[in-house]
Amino acid sequence: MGIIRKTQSVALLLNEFHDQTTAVSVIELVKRFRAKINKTTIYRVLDKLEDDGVLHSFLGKDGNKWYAKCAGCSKSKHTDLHPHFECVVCGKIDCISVDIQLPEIPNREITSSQLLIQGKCETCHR
Amino acid sequence: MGIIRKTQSVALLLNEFHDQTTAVSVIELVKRFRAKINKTTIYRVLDKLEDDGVLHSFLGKDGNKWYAKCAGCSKSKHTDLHPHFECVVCGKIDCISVDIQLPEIPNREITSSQLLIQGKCETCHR
DNA sequence: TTATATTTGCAACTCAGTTGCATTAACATC
DNA sequence: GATGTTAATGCAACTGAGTTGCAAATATAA
Ligand SMILES: [Zn+2]
Ligand SMILES: [Zn+2]
Ligand SMILES: [Zn+2]
Ligand SMILES: [Zn+2]
Repeated sequence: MGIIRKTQSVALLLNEFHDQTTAVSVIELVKRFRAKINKTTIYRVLDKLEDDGVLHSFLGKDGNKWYAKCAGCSKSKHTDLHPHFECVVCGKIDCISVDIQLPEIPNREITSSQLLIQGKCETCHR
Repeated sequence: MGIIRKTQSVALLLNEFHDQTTAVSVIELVKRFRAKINKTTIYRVLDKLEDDGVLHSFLGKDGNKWYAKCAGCSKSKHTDLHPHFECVVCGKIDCISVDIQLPEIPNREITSSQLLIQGKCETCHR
């Protein structure tokens, strides 16, 4: 079930997602809003925003949860399927808006997938 | 640092990896060996076997750790890079030995990647 | 057999994420 | 603007996978 009331927590959290490509970890959000929003609320609001097709979530290399803005998703379905790039130097994760080529797997019906790529980002590259 | 002594724990655990394609979760191994091996030992032995290039690990959709046999890896490097297929019905995970096509990402240096695919396996398909 | 270093078990811990419940606040209606 | 309803929030306690420190056990070499 998604968001029904436009509360302060929702406004504050949404404001942290500036563009379509930069992901933010829940751990980071809990830290940032330590004084303003309870961590339970943060988890619940993010979960609802994902239900609404406003944000999408995925797990980083360490298994922690990250969120990023969706592009063109709705309550009914998340159409925004793309890989994520995690910088091994600075730790940030970006959405990479390219189509990924899934392999053919005989006798299996694919419903979803996640591709997480590690490496050095544009900033940490040189 | 890898395995140095061939202990009973190592033998028991290795014996759980029957073929090159079936992965086993650590949670499952801890359950199976509840009476015989301490969970700390299980985590440590698996970690060493990965260092040795005998097993490789990855995270399932829920972020829990899974291990599977390597094919042609060594202490010095894990060359066995492949996607994993997680059945949404029965929960098992298989190694899929196909080459994956990573997207071109400008200005970024890729060092590693993980592709996890969900769907219905051969058994749960129909 | 003895010495030595690795491995194991145990208990306690860490920490991301969850749950139940009482309180607060958004919002519709008057 | 005041009031009532119900979603949303805060809090504290919990869950469970994975980790740590240390003393006891065991594999291996001498
Ligand atoms: Zn970077
Ligand atoms: Zn994304
Ligand atoms: Zn299945
Ligand atoms: Zn594998």
